[in-house]
Amino acid sequence: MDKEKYLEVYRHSLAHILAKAVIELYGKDVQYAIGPQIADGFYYDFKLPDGVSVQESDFKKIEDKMREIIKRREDWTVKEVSKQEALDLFKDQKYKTELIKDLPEGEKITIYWTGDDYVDLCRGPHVDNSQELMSAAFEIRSVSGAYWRGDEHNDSLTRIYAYAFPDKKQLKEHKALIKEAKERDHKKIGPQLELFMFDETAPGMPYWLPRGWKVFNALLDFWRGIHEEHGYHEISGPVLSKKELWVTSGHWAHYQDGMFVLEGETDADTYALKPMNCPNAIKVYMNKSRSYRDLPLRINQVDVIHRKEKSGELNGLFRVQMFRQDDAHILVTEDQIGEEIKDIMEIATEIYGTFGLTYKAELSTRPDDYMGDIEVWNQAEADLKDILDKTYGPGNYEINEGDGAFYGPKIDLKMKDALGREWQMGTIQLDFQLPLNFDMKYTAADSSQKRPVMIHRAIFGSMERFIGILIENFKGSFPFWLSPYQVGIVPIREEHNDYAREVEKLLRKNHVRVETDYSEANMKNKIKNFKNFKDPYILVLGDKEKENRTVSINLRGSNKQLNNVPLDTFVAMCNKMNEEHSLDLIEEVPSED
RNA sequence: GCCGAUGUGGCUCAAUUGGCAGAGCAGCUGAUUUGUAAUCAGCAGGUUAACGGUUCGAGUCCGUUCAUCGGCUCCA
Repeated sequence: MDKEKYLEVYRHSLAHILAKAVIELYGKDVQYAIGPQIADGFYYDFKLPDGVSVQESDFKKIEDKMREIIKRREDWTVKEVSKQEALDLFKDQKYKTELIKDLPEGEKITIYWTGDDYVDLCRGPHVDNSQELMSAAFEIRSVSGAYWRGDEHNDSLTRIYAYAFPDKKQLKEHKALIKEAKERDHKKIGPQLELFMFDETAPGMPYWLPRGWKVFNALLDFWRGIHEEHGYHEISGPVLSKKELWVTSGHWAHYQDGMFVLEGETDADTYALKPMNCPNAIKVYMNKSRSYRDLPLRINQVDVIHRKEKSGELNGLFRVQMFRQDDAHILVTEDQIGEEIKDIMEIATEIYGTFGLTYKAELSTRPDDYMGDIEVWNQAEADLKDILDKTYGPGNYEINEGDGAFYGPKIDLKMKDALGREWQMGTIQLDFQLPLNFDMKYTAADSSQKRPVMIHRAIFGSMERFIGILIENFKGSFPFWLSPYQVGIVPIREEHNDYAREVEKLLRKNHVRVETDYSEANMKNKIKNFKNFKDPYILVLGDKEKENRTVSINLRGSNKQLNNVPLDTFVAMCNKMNEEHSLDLIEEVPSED
């Protein structure tokens, strides 16, 4: 048996042991649902008897019970049964019964007995005897609520998660990895580096601190430069609009729960904070009569938007209630869709490439309740597939059939955080509905009135979430061009402050973000301070440097120094990295040629 | 919203079975003027998230609310 398969059998079998343990601990009334394996172990969902809950303090009890069961060295026996036999056998098990009922007639049903008192519905395979699990390295990790079949309208179950590995060493290594990943957590590093903060009076609404705001703006400058080249026109619109607008757009009917509403006496003075920018772009489009010659019209904006989230859903910068999307709305004719998506994908490739981030593309296609012309849908989906094939190669992206919005198909771009959790970043959505809702038009070449198609797209997704991903990806050590301060200057003694001022001024003139410690603190403390903030370059300036008009550079991430680098050479190094948006820090003085 | 956990100076953490809220770092003041990650001394900083309850006595026990974290659902 290959290693992968072995791990699967092993984790799956342990899930059965967990279920058996929970039943023995909490009684025969326990309803057991499903217990699949996951990346680092397994979980099992239970409906516990009324009044029973599993808490952290119960974990050891459950683990001990599992070990006790394993030690019984019981045989596992597999049996094939008919649908009716299965239903009889699991007649007291609500969820198993439901699962069995959903199986197609005639499909063979396998059940596994562990000892003679626990049976589970399962495709297998499993171990032959519990003895094989003796070297088991497992540990209950956490407990959480989960909905039966992932639907919040269904029963709420108790899900018990466990880590499971073939031996203790691997479990230990995995836990070390998790610990390492937590060190990258942007929620920890961000406040430490004074990038952002949260306050209880504005849950899920980040305050950007001076250092973080510099990162934010550096990112935005980069983004603006690229979009300028691709023919985008940036706008900004109202954050607050009357209910009337949201009724027209359809948000009032479909997205009201996600909006912060300012209830007034009448509809006319009821306002809502915008959860999306689309209506702004539409209003700008409709500000004057448009012709086919205006299309594609590319409107981008990074206004603040607000979305009300259910409590328990907020998560650092990854899930907030106030954020800015690097949003764009592009109005095109139907036959411009393909070309335009291609251009957007080029932008995405360029932007993500700059950060060396890996991401995954997913295509979501027409749902059953689609609106619009099926011909247009088919063509649009064909266009999207074609572009994805060309960009990533056929099969190198996922297709979620029927998962598109009712108003159009979409491409989502996803990335992973330090803990391996996937987050949606970029999105490209075709929209046949909003142009209709707002009765948008353009004059075609034959002077007939036609309706444009709208493309919603974001590359970073939200600036907030993207910066969160960047913090974790770089562990707070941003590339030079993104660093809050790029250079920290340390004058050795007060008499060197004048030269430091001179160097600072020169760097600033070259658009290098620089901070200088003119305090009376000693040099070592000044260096430590800048090191803690992960400034890429720390310049130490004393007699020698002043005399030779040079700088001595202390590099980030090491104690390596570049001594007596001529000022001009240093400025050139900084300019190069800023211009090229370099990922790596220059750590050698460039040779003169 | 659901399940579980957490909340003590700006930060990191102490406080025995309920018994005087403490330390280091950061801050301020003074001394020191230093060549690559912590000089020395002093001072100040608290309604222990908020509210309520039990108790002679609550950071500690109970309840409610808020916020945050790990999941579920939803999502950029």
